[in-house]
Amino acid sequence: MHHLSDQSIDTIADILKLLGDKTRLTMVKIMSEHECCVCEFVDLFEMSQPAISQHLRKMKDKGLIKETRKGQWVFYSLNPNHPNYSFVQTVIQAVPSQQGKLNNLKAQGKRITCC
Amino acid sequence: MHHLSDQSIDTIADILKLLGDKTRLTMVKIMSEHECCVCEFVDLFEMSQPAISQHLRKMKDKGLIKETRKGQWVFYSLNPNHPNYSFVQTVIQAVPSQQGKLNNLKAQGKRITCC
DNA sequence: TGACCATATAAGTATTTGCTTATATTATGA
DNA sequence: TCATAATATAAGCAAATACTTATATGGTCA
Repeated sequence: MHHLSDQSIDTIADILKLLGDKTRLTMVKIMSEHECCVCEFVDLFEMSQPAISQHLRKMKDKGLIKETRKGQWVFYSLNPNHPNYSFVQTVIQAVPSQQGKLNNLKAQGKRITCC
Repeated sequence: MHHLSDQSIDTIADILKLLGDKTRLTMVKIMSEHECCVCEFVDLFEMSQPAISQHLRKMKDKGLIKETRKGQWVFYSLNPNHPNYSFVQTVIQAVPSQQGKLNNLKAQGKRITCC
């Protein structure tokens, strides 16, 4: 007797747990709109750099996001190869756009556009 | 300056946090398929009755589910009047059916069908 | 090479979470 | 009315979580 469906409800619960944190949910929404680097997140949230790194690591460990080095920065974005990528997208469609936050950053000249 | 979108991302994060627990996610999926009473959940999960009650209370407190007394039992079901009801439905569509668990209960004669 | 960024990791801590057992509440039915 | 069954609440606890500060790592560039 195997438990395919149990495995998959576990996976979904894991994803929802990751997204069930306001900081991570916002980060994921932002990443769904734009690639983003760690220091931008640090500027966006009133939170220390290690706290941001730890959130990103949790999501990367579960394969939800991927990283790309560009010069001295590490950019994070949604991982389109995640087995539940389309589910993740469905969920974050319900989240209001966070474009405004990025625009604020840009207005402050803090948006990183290295490439 | 107001933060309408912040309020709504909070709400969504709250819902996802509730659903990000395997027990609750399974319960919600079951409730989306059938009304269910507390003692059935107790039989379905290897967990004490208070633990089940506490999960249900959390979800009821957030308006995700509603209760109906029927005789000596309290039945719980999804609350279609929740402002994010359709979002919740979208999410749990991705969860595999838990009908099998209910069928097992029925086979054991433990399914409550009072009315 | 060496100083300086950006990022990651380590270690510690307060809070939250998800259970447990014990007890209260409430409805039913002999 | 009283015993019983179903459910809720209270209190306590171990584990998980989300942060903090301190420190390590690793790339860039003068």
